Amino acid sequence: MSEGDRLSELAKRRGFFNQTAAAYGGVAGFYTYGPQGAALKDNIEAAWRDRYVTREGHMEIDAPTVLPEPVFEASGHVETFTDMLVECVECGESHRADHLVEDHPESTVEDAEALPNEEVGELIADHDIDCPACGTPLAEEPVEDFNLMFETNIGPGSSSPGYLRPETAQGIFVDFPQWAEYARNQLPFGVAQIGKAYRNEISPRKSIIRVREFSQAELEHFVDPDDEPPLERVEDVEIPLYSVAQQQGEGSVKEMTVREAVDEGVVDSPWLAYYLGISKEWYERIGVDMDRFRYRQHLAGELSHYASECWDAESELGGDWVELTGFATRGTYDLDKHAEYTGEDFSVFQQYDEPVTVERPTVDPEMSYLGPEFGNAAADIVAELEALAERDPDAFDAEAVTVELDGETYEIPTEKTGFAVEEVTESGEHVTPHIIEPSFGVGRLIYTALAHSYREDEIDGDQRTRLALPPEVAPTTVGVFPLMDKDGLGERARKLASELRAAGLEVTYDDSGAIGRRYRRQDEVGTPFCVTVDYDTLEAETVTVRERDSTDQVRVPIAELPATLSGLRDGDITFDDI
RNA sequence: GCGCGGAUGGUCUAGUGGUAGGACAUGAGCUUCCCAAGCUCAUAGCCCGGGUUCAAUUCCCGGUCCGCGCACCA
Repeated sequence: MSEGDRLSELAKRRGFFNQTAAAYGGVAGFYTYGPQGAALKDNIEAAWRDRYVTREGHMEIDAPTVLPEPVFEASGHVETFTDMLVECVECGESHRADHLVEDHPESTVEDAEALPNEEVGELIADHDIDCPACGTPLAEEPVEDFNLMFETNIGPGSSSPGYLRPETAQGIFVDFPQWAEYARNQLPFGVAQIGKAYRNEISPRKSIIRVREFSQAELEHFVDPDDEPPLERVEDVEIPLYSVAQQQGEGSVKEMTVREAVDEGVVDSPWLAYYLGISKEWYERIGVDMDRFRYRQHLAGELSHYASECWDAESELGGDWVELTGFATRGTYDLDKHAEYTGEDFSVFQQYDEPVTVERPTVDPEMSYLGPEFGNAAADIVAELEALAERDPDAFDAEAVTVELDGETYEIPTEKTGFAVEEVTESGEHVTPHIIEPSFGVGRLIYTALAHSYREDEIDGDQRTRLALPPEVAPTTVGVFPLMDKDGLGERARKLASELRAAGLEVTYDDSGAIGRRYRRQDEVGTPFCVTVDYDTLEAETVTVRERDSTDQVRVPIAELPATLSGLRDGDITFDDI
């Protein structure tokens, strides 16, 4: 069995995740997290929130999953988040129109997706391309877009179309003016969101790695282009970089510190470097194996339309590299687009440290002259004069100013333009923030944490399966067992379990079968610690605490147990400290 | 979406034109003083639809889902 098969089997059997609605035949690309999986997901999201929101001082919001169509017209998703399809009338098969054209032997087109649909349709006709399935000519068939967004209607009727968001980010961008106001217009600030996103994938694959509904944890960090990240906090962190140069050259990953990566220009944006640094430590914290991890830079052709630089955090799963996180510089693209489509202000007024006085050339044309002289053209001439004053104030040194409009040349006496150079005091400027975006796929983090912590080893000659999950993210922190369910041990153990729950610990109680079987059960779901109530407990109020990975045991007084276990979970102490 | 392969209790599987057997797991009980022991009993299964047939879990067709390769992955 492959790694993926073993993991899927364990996931289903132990309640991490399973295919949704299997009783109805299942539906591709949808998975349900069971009790263990939901708990693991909660813990990973909490660790993310702790690192990327709380400790960075960012804010977290929660936007709707449905947004009206105009939002995605602005973001470009309606237009570009599509595949080109052509449908055969004869057999009903749909084909990728751009690929039919590219694959045709006589075709010289290499990137048909970049062409308009009509043009691709013409190419299909020109080359007499037939349906690959049944051979019917496709020349007459229209080339249509298949949009990967799920479409819906807001309210009754179809007058108000909407889409399920394909990324949580747009929910942050559309209300940017609100967040800027909340941040008292002080850049930089970050807005984070953990939530569901939806993509109607043509072909969902590989368990929960590619699904149609998934959780994202996204941070949109809005920065002034002049802002610098606090690089010193992570400058010594070693990060495995697989740059474009390395991908096209030796093909090997290069370890370097965050500082080196910036100084040597391997990572262009210091902000991205900063997030690569803190994220490497975070991945380790939730159980990603650093020997199966790398940061890979996007090649030029991979970059999305809005990004100038992008690095993916990738984990190795069953021999494949899978994207966990995209770290992208989105520039001002999204805010510009939403500003353009709404007419609202998506910028921030940045006050200078000190007001600056600048000389600004202005014009104040004498309309009583221009009007009669130039008639209909007068208004356009004024606009041109204003532009000229800003562009080339020296032009006003002469006796007359010449402007060209629609091929006509007009000469205006300089004295009629009201040209002057004014001293203006500016206290700041409007800045459209640049966006630094780390975008995490939660399901892939969960899958990686499981795959990378999966172990098969031997205890006293017996094989066991365990998940070496970090205690912080393990679904259950402690299993509580009576050594046997008699002589009052069960009662004492049940009481202890509820005491530990009251102390805020995630506890499982189990009294079935032999003690070893119960340990193995907890090993298999990654429970890091098990507490056993035995006969000595009744005498001395102590229990044994058993550690998952080493199977070592120590005796601990019950009175100290809540603090000890909390400390172990939170990483304040290690098992050896007890 | 294309091609290839697959689908039998919760899991892993055997097998069959006459409705299915095992292992593990699970539950009850016995046993058991710290790592999947043993014994007894119990629960539980042929993906869906159509066709062929007296009879289909089995053969054929279609679908759904899963895996792999291709494509896709803003």
